[in-house]
Amino acid sequence: MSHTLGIRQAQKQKTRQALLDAALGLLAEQSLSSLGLREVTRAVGVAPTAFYRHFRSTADLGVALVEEALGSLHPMVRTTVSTAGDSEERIVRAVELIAAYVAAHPAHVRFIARERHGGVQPVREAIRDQLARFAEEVKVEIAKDPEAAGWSDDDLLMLANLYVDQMLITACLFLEALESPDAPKEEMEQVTQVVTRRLRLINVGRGHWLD
Amino acid sequence: MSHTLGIRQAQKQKTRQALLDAALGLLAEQSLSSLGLREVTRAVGVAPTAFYRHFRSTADLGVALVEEALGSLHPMVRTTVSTAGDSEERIVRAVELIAAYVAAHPAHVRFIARERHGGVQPVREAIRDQLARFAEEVKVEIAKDPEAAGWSDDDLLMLANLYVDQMLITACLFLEALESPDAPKEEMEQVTQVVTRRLRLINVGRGHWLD
DNA sequence: TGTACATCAGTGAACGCGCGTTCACTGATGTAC
DNA sequence: TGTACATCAGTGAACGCGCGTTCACTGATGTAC
Repeated sequence: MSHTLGIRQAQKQKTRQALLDAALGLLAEQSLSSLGLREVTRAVGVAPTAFYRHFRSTADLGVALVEEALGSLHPMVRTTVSTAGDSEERIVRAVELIAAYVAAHPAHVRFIARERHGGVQPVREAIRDQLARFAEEVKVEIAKDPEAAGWSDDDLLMLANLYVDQMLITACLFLEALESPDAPKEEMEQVTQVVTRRLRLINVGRGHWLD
Repeated sequence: MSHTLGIRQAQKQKTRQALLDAALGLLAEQSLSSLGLREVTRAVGVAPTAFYRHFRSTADLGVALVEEALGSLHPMVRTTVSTAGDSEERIVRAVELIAAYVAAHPAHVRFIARERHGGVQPVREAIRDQLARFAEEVKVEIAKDPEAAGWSDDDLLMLANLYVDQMLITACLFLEALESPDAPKEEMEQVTQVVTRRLRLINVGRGHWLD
């Protein structure tokens, strides 16, 4: 039988998660560097001092949010890139996956987009590290593809980074579409069209790279 | 003879510019949404209330900074994209131009990168509008190229947006390299290599798009 | 040119407010016997 | 199972501080005659 947490630890985790959730909500309309510790505890309904039982600072909480937003995405990215099928099928699947993730976790996506170049250094670094991991993983997967024969390691990493950047740009575009006041459905569809063609163009370049 | 500003107006402009410069400096280490009006006036050496003679709020100042950072760039972008020479020459010239701009105005570049998805809506919108203008201008220029024969308007805009996004990503990479603690020169060179190959790959795709 | 009045960029005091952090505390949960 | 002590997540009062905004002001610059 699996180990059950004590009542105390379980309650602590619950409060910690409540703080993370509340912070993510508040970050919809501001940056981490202006997020106040008291705002977060007020939103959760605990005393300001309780915050210190879980995080040293809001920057520390931000780093935890990076892990929450991107940590679980690695297996998904790996399988999507390495999945069978021709490149057109893979593009469609990747774009669908990104659209689904943005729809399911819009606040996490906004947080990453906002803080990637935001005003809090440890958070920027945490995001940079995660994205570098994605690029490395994508590189490993595309290296296995027969199309990658003759490619230098540098070129593989260059292409992997290009894919990762497109992934992020795509997520941002879907997020903007999702928040469109009038017709999010139509805008989502339009973004799907555009980013699919972008990836197609990149893949055409990939196919003729060694010509 | 050209119209000279009165002493009063000239002094006002000087103070306004000092506020913009001070704000840009302070924004090196924080986001606009946490920038205080008093911080800015303190840095300039004027009373906090003087701020209101120039801007309604820090968000208002942010919008002015967007114009300052991107407004003068439109002619440069147009000429770079439309300039004569084969695509390899144009890539090299574009990358050089971006590197030079980042070296000359690092604070402006960081500001745009940070606030593009930052916590202040009017500033996000101002940046989005400027980038849309760039994309439209790039589209017009690449449409003139003989290579663009047979391209749909949608595809031209898709490619233009891809270029604009790459321009921004490139600027961010140069900025990171510039701020590298150990060897900025070498890192700048490495970024040049990588982004040049990225653009080459995109151009290979562009060349075979209608195959 | 000189004078009298208008304009307005910048001042400085004052305000109420929410901030991050400290500290000693409480009382439920955990543990040792 | 029951008892006695230890742990520690969350409390609540208190602190000094910087914030944005208001207001009536000053004095150099601008303008009309």
